Amino acid sequence: MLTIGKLGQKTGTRVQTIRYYEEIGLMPEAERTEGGQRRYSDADFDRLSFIRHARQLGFPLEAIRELLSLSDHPDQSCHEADAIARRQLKQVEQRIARLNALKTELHRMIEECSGGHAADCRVLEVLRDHSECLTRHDDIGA
Amino acid sequence: MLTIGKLGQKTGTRVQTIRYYEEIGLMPEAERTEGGQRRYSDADFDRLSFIRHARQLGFPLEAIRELLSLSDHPDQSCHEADAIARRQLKQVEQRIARLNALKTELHRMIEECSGGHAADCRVLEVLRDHSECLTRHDDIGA
DNA sequence: GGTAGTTGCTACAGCCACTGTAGCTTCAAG
DNA sequence: CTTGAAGCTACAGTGGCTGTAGCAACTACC
Repeated sequence: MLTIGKLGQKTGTRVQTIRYYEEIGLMPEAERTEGGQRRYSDADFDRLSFIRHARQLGFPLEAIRELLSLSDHPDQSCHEADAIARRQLKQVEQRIARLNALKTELHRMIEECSGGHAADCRVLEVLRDHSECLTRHDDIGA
Repeated sequence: MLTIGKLGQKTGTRVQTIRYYEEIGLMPEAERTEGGQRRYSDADFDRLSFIRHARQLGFPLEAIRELLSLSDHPDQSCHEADAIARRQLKQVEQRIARLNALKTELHRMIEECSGGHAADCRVLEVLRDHSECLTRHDDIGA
């Protein structure tokens, strides 16, 4: 049985984050000592590891909730898990594309900056006048 | 003089967002009609355009605050604006690198998924066992 | 057995950059 | 003069945590 601190160390999770996962029902309510402190089993460790790994891959908590429920029911179809992962991949690819466009624009801005006074600063000028941009980058880059 | 709605339309900004920018001091307090409604000048339009453009390039609001103040003082050095833009570029590049690693991992996970039952699902299995990953992706992908 | 220091507990505020809602007032067109 | 759109304030909610305050419990050492 692990304390919340040990569990946090073993999984690379902050103590508050573990409590937060319990609060939102992603982790089950932990067993408690007589004094009221949480104690964690190996199954809890596995579940938290799963969650953290999915987070590292960028899955939002709601997707992780679904993945966990799929993982809890091994007889169900794999199809759903696959779909969730594909959705995640798509989002990652979209973000990469957006960021690449931003990168190009920022690069151009900086390249052209002569380092003189703010009045002639290319960086500021480009920001002032959108028409100087090559790409549209309509939506906000995240 | 523009209403807040017209200004929003012209700059692609929601009305609430404009009010929010005023609240946090990014936009100046707008002039008001007798009835208390905000009215905006061309200078306000320029300033909001600048802000939105910088947001589209991913600059955080605090960086934009700095850029605006540099833009307001054309005699100051361009160096600061340049540094802010370089910082932003670096962050974008880092995010791209991270996302590329995630993309690889997700792709591999999905490729290997046979489409059978959840018990043998590669997606779930990889999430369960971090050691199956090629990359480390220690920090959470954003 | 005592005590000091670490870890744990709850409850709540704060982060970023908005977005949405409720309940009202003002404005512009017909 | 009415109607409906657009404006107003104030506040709650989003995601995924993080930080703080003020306690209680556990553990290591003497």
